[in-house]
Formats: sequence, C-alpha cells, structure tokens
Amino acid sequence: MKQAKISEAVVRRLPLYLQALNELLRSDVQTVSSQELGRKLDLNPAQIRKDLAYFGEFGRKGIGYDVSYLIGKIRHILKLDRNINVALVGAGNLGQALCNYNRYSRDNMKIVAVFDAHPDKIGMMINTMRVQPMEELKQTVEALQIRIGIITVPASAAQTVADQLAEAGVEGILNFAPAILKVPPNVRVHHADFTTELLSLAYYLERNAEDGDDDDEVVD
Amino acid sequence: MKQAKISEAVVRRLPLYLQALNELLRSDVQTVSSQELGRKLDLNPAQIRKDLAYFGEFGRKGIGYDVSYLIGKIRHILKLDRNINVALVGAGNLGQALCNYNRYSRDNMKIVAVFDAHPDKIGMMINTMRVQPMEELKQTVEALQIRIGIITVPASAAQTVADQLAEAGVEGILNFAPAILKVPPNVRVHHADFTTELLSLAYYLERNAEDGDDDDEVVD
DNA sequence: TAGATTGTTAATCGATTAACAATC
DNA sequence: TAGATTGTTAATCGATTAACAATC
Repeated sequence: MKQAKISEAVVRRLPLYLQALNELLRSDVQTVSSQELGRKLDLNPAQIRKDLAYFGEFGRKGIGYDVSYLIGKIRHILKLDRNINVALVGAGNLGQALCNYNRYSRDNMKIVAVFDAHPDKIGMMINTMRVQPMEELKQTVEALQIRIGIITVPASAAQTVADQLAEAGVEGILNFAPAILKVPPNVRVHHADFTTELLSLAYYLERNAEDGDDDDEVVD
Repeated sequence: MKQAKISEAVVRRLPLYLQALNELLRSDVQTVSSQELGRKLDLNPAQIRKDLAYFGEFGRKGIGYDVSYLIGKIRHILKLDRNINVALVGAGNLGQALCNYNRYSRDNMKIVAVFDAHPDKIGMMINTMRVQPMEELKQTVEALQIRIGIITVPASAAQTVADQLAEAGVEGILNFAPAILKVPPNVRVHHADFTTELLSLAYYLERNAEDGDDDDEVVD
C-alpha cells in the first residue's frame, strides 16, 4: 500500500520545501529546523514536520534536518531521482519560452520534444529541437518514453491536444490553456493557467474612491 | 464593512466561473444552473451556489442564473469593470511571451509598460512598448496609474524587483520566479511559478518497475 | 546536564457537501 | 399545478495548529 491518502495540499508543498532547501544548500547550510524553514516559506513549523513525517523520519530530535539528506529524500518522494521526459505541444510564444527556460532540468525533468499543428511552425528549431507535426506525437512519446505533456495551445484546441496526449500514453499533463480538460482517470492534469491568479489578484485591489456603490457589501 | 471574510478559495474560483460563463455566452446560452456549471468545472453545485451567495442573490429559483448578468456581477466583484494597468519586469523569453499573449486584455487588464535591468534589453520593442530601465519604474507607475506588477526575472533578482515595485506603489504582484517574496502588508503577492505544479505532477507518476524499494511506504 | 527540536496525538479551525424550505 | 432550482442552514469532512513526550 504505497503512499496512500497523502493529500494534494501536502504534495504541493514538497516542491516548495525543495526550493528552500536548495537555496540553503547553495549557502552551505548543513542543517535546518522546521522553524527556520517555516520562516523562509511562511508556513507553520508543525505543518512542515507533519508533512515530512508522512514519508518517514527524516529529522533528528534536538538538531533538525540535514539539508542535503532531506533534499535527496524529497526528490525520491517526488520521483525526481530518475529522468522524466516531457513533451510540449504548442510552439507559440509561451511554448518557446518554456523550452528555453528549462530550469526544471536540474530536477531531472526535461522537454525533449516539441509539437505544433500549424504548418508554418513545423520544422522550426527551438534549442536543439525540431518542431514536429502532431502526426508524430504518438510514436515519439513511445520512442523517447515521454511521460508528461505540457499544453501551450489556445483554449479552443486544448481538449483535442489533451485527447491526443492521453492516447499517446502520457501519465500527466500540465495545462497552460484556460480550459477545463476531461481526461481518462489514468491521466493526471495540473492547471498552470496564470490568468486565474492574475484575475483573482484584482479582487484585492482597493476600489477607486469615486466608485462608492455597495453592491458587493457583506453583512453578517 | 465591505467584503469581509471571503476566503481565498472562494475568490480563486471566481475567475473559473467567469471563464465557463464566457464560453456559454459565446455559445449563445442564456441561462445556466449551478448543476450545469458544476459539471463543466468539476465542482459541486452547492459550492457554486454558496460562493455566489456571499456576494448577493444572482439567481432565480427554479430557473438558474442569467449568463450575461452573472458575468457582469462577477466582473464587478473582481473589480474588472475598470481598466487595470499592469507593469511587467523582466523582458526575457517568458516576459515577452506574456506581453504578446495579453489575453487578459478582454478582462480590462493590460500590460502597459515593460522594464528590465539589463542594458542590452533596454530600448527593445515588444509590441508597441519600449523596454524601459528600472530607474524609470516609479515615475511610470505613477504616470500610468499602474496597480499590478508582474515579475519574470530570475529568482535571484526577484526580491529586489519586488521591493522596487512595492516602493513604486503597486498594490499587487504576480510572481513567476521560484522565490518566496517578502513585501509590505499593503501589497498582495500571488504565486505563478509553474515549476511547483510540474514537480508535484511527477509525484503521481507510476514508479518504474525496476525501482522496487519501499522507502516511502505508508502503513496506517 | 540543559536546551533544542523532532514526531505525533489531540484540539481547533475552516471548507465542502447535503438537505430542504422557499419560490419561480 | 408540478418540476426545477435557488439560497441557506446544518452536517460532514479534512486540513491546520497547538501541545508535549521522546530524545539528540
């Protein structure tokens, strides 16, 4: 019974821990307490300890956590101790930026193939990759053992691409398009559309002074 | 007492509702029930009704919600019924992609200025915008009444840029850099670093067969 | 040893879901 | 009217935080 009932909230914090720990490693810090880590990440220390304890006993009482040891453990938990090949579909501005970015490569994730449906994109070079037509998706996914697909096409095309990726056999999809995707239960979708974050940010702006209506007032 | 105690989870769903409603509007659908909306968004209908009820009575019993009326209401709640000017800092690949994207412009949000610290970027044209040096940030924010800043610089520079944006007077920051920012309490930061989503996606991949150790087993 | 910090249980808090009277 | 669906209260569920014994 492997990794039963670990909540998504916990899993989503693990990359954050990794990020902070890598920073500490670069500063040659050997050991860190849940309190220090909590201060860095704006999280409750008890929560950090509890999260980690789901997976094992990684710390030492009275001491804290060994930074590089914990990095290794979290990388293992997230399955980042193996190379994971990624395909990107949609060679537009955003897609190209993500290919060039490739910061996650140090985490063993790498975009190894790029696809686009548009004839004028096909054949174009991004880094060392040639933009391939959608017809080559399935065979490439199999040949390169690609396990994750990134979608950077317009919302109107996102569902079709998701279907093609699922059919090609990827296990996970990172979706940048503002669309809710329907996929088979064996495929997991994570949403990366930042317009949600941008629009919800507007909610917290001050209303301008001249706009004094009370439509959205809440009395309790 | 305006908009007291509305939880972040609720606010974050509002842009999703907007997205689905806009789709319905394009399909000339007049009216929608919480059930239909829930099906489209994979959400519980009761949750949708409850979310909306925080802000007013927008539906009609036995009928549902008028699509374009509800769009107007949510846009008002999110303060998207006024133009909101945005500045972007970091004219790299990602920054350029976001400037060109500008899909959110139909939501009255618009990137109106681009900044970069690097001399070889300054003066470059993105769409109709000239990349400006950081020295011009404050005066431009004031002149154009910019209220939100987008950070697309490397993690190492993110905190400095956040300080400069806060000092220039923005009310909100959308941060794409993998870094936790410390800002004054009057500034709100939303996180848009997709590496978190990508790395947590790896957790849900199948372990390869040959990798049979039980380190992260959970017994309960 | 005394001080610090973990792992873990119990308490609290908040968010989601179910249920249903009101009503179109 | 009968059927549908809202707004809202109550019940449930889950996640966060506090507290503390164990121990380095």
